[in-house]
Amino acid sequence: MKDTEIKSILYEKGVKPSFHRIKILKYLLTSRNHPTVDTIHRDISSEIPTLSKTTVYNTLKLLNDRHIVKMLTIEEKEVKFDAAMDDHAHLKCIYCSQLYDISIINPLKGRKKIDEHIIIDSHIYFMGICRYCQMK
Amino acid sequence: MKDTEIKSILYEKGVKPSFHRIKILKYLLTSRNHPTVDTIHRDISSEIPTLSKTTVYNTLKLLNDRHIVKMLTIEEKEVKFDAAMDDHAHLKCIYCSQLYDISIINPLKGRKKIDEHIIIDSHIYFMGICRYCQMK
DNA sequence: GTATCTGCAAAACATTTGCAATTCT
DNA sequence: AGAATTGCAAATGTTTTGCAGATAC
Repeated sequence: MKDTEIKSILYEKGVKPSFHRIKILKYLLTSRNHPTVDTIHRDISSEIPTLSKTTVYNTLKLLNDRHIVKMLTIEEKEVKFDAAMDDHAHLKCIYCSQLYDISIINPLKGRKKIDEHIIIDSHIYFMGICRYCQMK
Repeated sequence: MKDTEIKSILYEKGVKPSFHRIKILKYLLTSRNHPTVDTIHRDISSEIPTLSKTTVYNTLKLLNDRHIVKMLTIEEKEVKFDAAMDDHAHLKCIYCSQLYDISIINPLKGRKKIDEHIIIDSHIYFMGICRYCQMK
């Protein structure tokens, strides 16, 4: 994935594409494994040793506000992140605690109102035993 | 709601019904408004001034493990709790941050497996604008 | 009398904040 | 220069932990 692609995504959403922002978004778009702030920081640090955690926090907050990434707060206190590209559900394994993407079509997609509340977004998550832990 | 009822719920799930546990579960069953640990502690403290937060944490962890209550970690760091009585979704209002129960039938209920993962539980939540904030 | 339950204080940990330093145009 | 971005260090707030004391059976 080229930096120019990342830049245009950021421009499109009105975010100035600074060096750090490009790196962080690129990381999220390429390694799609629901990293935590800490993971993101640690992994990018090897490339940019001066990167501070504050910047990671700032950037993720910004990207989340502009709907470029999604915050996932599923059954744990540490927030995880996901590039907000397509709509999908998540499954958390009760044994290994891994988070998996589940590509089911959200059956509630498109609903605009429920009980007089306006629906903006919806999220489905599952708890279960992942395919790998079943074999252990 | 009588204490004897609460007791039998706890016995049924193999939890010894101590005085504090009964009070905490009773609180969750009667005031169904997704309280935080802090709220639970504050509210019950008026009745039991000696109640410590540690006990509230311990009890909620125990009740959650035995599937008597549910932990809700929806878009915020402070965990909220819900008596695990019936199946329902939740909506978080982006303006007032309130959490509302949404009584839709979970269309994914009953699915046992997805992508080879065993499904134990599923949860749906919405983000939106609640009926009250729309009028402001 | 031994298990379990409870409570206090400290520790751990993620996140936020204030402000100074840096960078970019 | 001026505005935005970044980084450090301290503060905040929730949750966990270790251990001692209390309680229950």
